[in-house]
Amino acid sequence: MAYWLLKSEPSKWSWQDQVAAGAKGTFWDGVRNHSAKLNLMAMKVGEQAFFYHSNEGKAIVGVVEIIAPFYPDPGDPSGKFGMVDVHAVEPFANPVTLDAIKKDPRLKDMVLVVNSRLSVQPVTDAEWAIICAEGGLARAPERKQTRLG
DNA sequence: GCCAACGTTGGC
DNA sequence: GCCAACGTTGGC
Repeated sequence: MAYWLLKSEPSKWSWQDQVAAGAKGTFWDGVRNHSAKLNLMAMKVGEQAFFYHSNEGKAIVGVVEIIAPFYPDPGDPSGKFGMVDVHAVEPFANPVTLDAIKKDPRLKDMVLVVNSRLSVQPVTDAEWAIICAEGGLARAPERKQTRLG
């Protein structure tokens, strides 16, 4: 089981929007980068990802879970790119800011720090645990067995 | 298939 | 709003 990080500009799609979408979740579309696409394709149902607010906020604000694996994005005329479906799992009591991440020597190799442009990133188990703790989650959220129709 | 020009992302 | 970093495009 892998962990991930998804970036979104809150003016376009925010954590609040994601929460409002409820358990049904939403598609995560608009990825037009091949590295990001490869990460999307590697995601499995039940895996979890941080929800990161880029530009405004610049912080990890919650956890989402993958509820549908990679499928083609109908909004992509090239047919090359795709998306997954996610739903909100748990908010961070204390959003973990980019600033805090950069100041933490344990997180210096995070993709967010090393390649800030990549919009869909892998997160290591160690990074996941550190950030969940800093975010105010006593432990990483339970992985629920997700049943799809 | 190289690489310059251009567009976009996202931190500052 | 600026601009650095990065990806993509297209001329050759």
